[in-house]
Amino acid sequence: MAERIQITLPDGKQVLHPFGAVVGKIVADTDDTAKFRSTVAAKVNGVPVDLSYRLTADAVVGPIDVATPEGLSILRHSMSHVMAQAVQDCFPGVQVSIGPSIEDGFYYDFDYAETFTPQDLEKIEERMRQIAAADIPFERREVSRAEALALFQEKGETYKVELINDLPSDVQTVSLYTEDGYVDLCRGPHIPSTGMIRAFKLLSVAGAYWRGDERNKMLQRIYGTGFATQEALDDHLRILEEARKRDHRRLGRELDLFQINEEAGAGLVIWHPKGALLRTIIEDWERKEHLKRGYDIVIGPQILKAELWKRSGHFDHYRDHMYFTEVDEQSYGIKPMNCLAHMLIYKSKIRSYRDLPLRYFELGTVHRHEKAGVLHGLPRVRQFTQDDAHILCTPGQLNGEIRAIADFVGYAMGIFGFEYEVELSTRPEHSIGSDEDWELATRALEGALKDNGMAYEVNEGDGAFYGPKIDFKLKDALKRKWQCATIQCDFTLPERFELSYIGEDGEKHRPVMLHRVILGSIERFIGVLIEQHTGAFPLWLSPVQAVLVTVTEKHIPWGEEVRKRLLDADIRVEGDFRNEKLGYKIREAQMQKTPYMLVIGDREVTSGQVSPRQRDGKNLGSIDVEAFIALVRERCAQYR
RNA sequence: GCCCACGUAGCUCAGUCGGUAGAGCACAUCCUUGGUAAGGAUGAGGUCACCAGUUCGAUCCUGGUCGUGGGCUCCA
Repeated sequence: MAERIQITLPDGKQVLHPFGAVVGKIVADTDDTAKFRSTVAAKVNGVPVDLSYRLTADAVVGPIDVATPEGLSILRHSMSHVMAQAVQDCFPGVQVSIGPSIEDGFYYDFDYAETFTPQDLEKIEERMRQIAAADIPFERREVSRAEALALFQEKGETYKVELINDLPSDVQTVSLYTEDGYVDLCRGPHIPSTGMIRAFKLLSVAGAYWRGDERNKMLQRIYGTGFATQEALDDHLRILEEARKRDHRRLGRELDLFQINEEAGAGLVIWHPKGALLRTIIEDWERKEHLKRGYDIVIGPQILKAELWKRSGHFDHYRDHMYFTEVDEQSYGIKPMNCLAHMLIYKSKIRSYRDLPLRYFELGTVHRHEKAGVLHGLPRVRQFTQDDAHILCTPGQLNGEIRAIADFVGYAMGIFGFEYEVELSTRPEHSIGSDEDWELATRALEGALKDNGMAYEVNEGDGAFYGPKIDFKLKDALKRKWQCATIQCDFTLPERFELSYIGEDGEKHRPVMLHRVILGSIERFIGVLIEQHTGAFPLWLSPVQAVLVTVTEKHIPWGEEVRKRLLDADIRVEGDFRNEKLGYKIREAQMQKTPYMLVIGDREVTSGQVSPRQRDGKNLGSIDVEAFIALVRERCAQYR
């Protein structure tokens, strides 16, 4: 065995160290002390290890700093361990299960007869602070599988026992981490000692199924967040507060856009005048853009005979999400999707290859029986309207159609100001159709993405029951992802409904069907849009584009005249001619996030002009009414 | 559907250790005619989510229902 080993440092420098040298010491030697204090772990040949790791061979070695995403994740993981220790200290008899770091912090799932209260969280936090102050080292130990099993069996930790038993059979040893007598099964690495834990906060307690399976027992999950510094933690908590302020449910009420009423029913949106107007503006935009791209606008019925849903496969695969009703002793299904009527339109006459592709677009209102617990504001409701289309084409046209849809999505996201990510979802467990068709459909989607040069990730088993799909997840201002657009490739429904076209060869052929939405659910999209803009919609989308504010009642006649001229120019304007002070009216318009407030007083009446004030506080001075109309038109034409 | 918490005026929230409730904003009326984020006075508003039970008496305690919030599972 070699006496000395050769270590390659991040800067490429090579140094010799004794066999068994501690990696933390090597990293510390190469760095200045101040920087080393923020080193949470090290990398050896690219693999993260504890700073206490001993090197037994030549290796490339570098530090992992807490300022990196990887380092922060290690710190948070260690925080979750300390939380588990604190919980067991405070509540004897608690069983631990798993506790990883997540995007914004960490959690740990516990099994305990009592339920944790917010007061308990404070108690646990306090104990965590004590553990952190004691600066207890995290000690790693590798033991045999049998030894670990015995240890956790003795401790009564049945979840850990299950985890060890479920390890692949070729795993012979497992690693344990001990801090101050608390032992946890963990792959690691961890921070060197609890003293590095300075800034954290426990946020909430929630239920979570063991191993994420709803057939399993529900555990209690405690969520926390943590950062390297108090400043970073404070920043994060501020962002959470910001998110609450721009919550679309709050803004929806404040801006008088919509309500979801208990008496009417859960998950059912009631659009108020301003919300309905916003929605109408979006829908008008949709119709225009679809007609431009060769789509036909169609409209199907809300209910269709149950027999038809049986034929399509919805009855077998989607029944739990459907509502049914009876008419003249005949069972009808309320549509959860729009495709059936579109197929009937296709089938209404004999189609030639010359007719294809046919693109049927419908702002289709659908009903889905979502479980009570999943409903959430506008994004998750029971009745919603999709900007839905079904494209029937030849297999040869598939690629071009998919690429055109992907371009459409990109255009739309640009107009509305969103970034997005692309995912390809493949065949799920419960599905219909042949293997060959699934293969063909998946390849068609993937090929189009590649031809468009779009980056995407693959989501195995996440497709619809009738076909694979491309999902576009848009990212809002708070970096949260929402599924909106989707393209689904379907060979099965055309088969089940015996759709056909006459080809060049005079023979019958089967068309392919694409299901696709651009914004997805209009309800969800508006919810995300509200939060994206904090309710301050771009001018072209604002339900009220301008408010006329008169200084005194003697200015009302000119106000009425201006209102008439703006309405004639298709500008959405309201007159605030109330007997209130100007400042008061400005404030109200400001809180309603109205893009323009047009002040009308003696000066404007005399000059026959208006004085626009933008919602950012800027005054544009006195300008002619025609000049204001031109300004609004120009901005709207640019979707600003 | 599951776990936990919550449900008081249009909104944000107090409050009642069980004796049917209050503030601010909003709303109405009056005064004020005021130039870019709140002028003043007065007033009206609540079966304390709903249904049972316990109690002399329930908004408060217990149970159920509905709904909301945070999660899990699911999903446009």
